[in-house]
Amino acid sequence: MNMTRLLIPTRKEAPSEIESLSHSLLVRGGYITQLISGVYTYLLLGLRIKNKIINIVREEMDYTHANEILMPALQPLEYWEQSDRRRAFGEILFSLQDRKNRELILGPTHEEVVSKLFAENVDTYKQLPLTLYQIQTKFRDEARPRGGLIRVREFTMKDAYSFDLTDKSLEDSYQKMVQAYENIFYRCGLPVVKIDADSGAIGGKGSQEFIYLHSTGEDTVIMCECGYAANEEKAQIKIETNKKEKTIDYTKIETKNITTINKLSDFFDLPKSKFLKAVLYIAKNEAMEDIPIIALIRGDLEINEVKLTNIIKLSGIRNMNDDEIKSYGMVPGFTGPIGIDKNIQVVADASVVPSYNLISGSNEINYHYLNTNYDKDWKADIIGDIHLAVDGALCQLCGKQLSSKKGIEIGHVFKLGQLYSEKFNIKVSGSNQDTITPTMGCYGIGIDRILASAAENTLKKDSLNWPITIAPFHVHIIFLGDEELSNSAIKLTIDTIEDSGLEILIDDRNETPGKKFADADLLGIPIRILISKRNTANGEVEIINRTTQKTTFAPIESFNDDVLDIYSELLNTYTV
RNA sequence: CGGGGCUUAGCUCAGCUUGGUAGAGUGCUCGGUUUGGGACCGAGAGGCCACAGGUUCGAAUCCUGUAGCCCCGACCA
Repeated sequence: MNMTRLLIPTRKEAPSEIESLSHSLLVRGGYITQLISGVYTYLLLGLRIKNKIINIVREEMDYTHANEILMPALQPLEYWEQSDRRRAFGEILFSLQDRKNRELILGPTHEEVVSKLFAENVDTYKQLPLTLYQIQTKFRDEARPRGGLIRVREFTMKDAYSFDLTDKSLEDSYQKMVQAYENIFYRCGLPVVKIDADSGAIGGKGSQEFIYLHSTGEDTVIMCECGYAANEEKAQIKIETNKKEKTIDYTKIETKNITTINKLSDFFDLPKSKFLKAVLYIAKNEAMEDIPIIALIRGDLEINEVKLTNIIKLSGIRNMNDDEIKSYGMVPGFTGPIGIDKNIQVVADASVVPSYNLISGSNEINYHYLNTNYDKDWKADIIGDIHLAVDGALCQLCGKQLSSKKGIEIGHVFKLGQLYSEKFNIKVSGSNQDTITPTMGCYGIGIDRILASAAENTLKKDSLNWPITIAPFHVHIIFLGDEELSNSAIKLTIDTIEDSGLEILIDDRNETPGKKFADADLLGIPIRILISKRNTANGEVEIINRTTQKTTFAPIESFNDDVLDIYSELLNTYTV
């Protein structure tokens, strides 16, 4: 294709509000352009990349015998009431009414629709296992879109749903998807780590995320040399228990204006692990009533609010403000579990149960208690793991120090179990005249996030460098003078390359070399050919493999051979 | 949803403090000279100064409100 016929609006400068380098280069290269917050137009280059990613995803999905379908973006709100997810998604749901005032939503995901679809069309065990997938536009009214294509409100997702008769069979379906995902990311040239994840609002009983590690990511991953990796919400750590001591009766001690664990630790000259930290929250029950919560944890640890939310089985958790704390008869800075209002639900981290003679707040201003002990002095309604895994914590598996890294979630796989099967009354006939409720899995890939991550992964200052498998074109031919444009021997060779199936972008514009080079760097096409007097005078053209940075010269009549060699060499790198 | 910032030419920005004819660079058009890393000379087109209201003889500029966009946090299948 000739650049004079294409809309590729490259720019010297990106809009000032853009922060991330990859986003800036995607805008400057004329790949995408923003319409409104979190909603982007894909121009020719961006769309070509996106379509290539989609093709790779489709090939790998089809290889697992998943069925491609296409469900509508418009969905009836009733389905979401039936699954009880209307509340869980809340304002994320884009909603609208049709002319008959029927409530509709723009689908943020498709568990409901696919469950109905399955319930109405599959009747017998003989049709299982079955996996359905689609590549489709999702809508989520995010509170805060950010980072270019990383968090957007309208995006393309590959979502797959598996239906199996048994847990063992689900495990097979799940592993097939995991393998397909690894193939997809490999072919897209994107290094990912697979981590244990919290299953969040989708629900279910097991899930993993595929993360592209990068500092601009929104997710925090906890990793160990031994291979253990999980997201921050899910990560389990090994906690050294305090040394066993003889328990002593607690006594009050004055601690004037000493309100934080750090100050207490200095004041008493004791490690933070000798204190009991109390954090107060308000959560909502199903009737949307406020439930007060006190969470207790050892002073050296932090509370993981996701784990806390899961364990108390309530939603909408938030910190109590000072007035609320006072209304429950407590004092900010001096809170503790002893003698508190009976309506407060007490949740204790496992770390405080075998800890001895901890110093805790007394719920009286300027006083703490020395030597408080679990069971003897106070009890919890719920005990469990509610601590946060932080950088430097110890790995539960091997005991080495964990490190924390930021990353972008580009794929997520879940074992849903029978959650939706039950809600949508999905049943199939079994082989023994019985009825079986299938077990489900769901699997998502963010297509746009692959594109953004691939850009991030290969960018250099003012240039992108696409892997050959997803590059918008394979070959970029740059004419530096217009005399060569009409050279028939060159034309013939270019035609030969095109006939071999390679996609060629020809810069036939009347621009200065500097501008052409700068644009070419932004376009990041893997094989670049320069044609100018300087080379054609020797009967040659110049070929640059942008991955290896190697430059070669080849005859005008036969440079197609060299180009094809580089192409196959590059392609090999991304073949599974 | 809390906190902060921004909004003037297609793009990047100045002008606002101290009210008085709308500016630069870049991009675009035309002519010429150039042509291996965002060239040069000349001529042009291009504006509801986000929107609404107010103060004033007069508002891009001062005041009020609204909206849009970005960032931090909360939230995030």
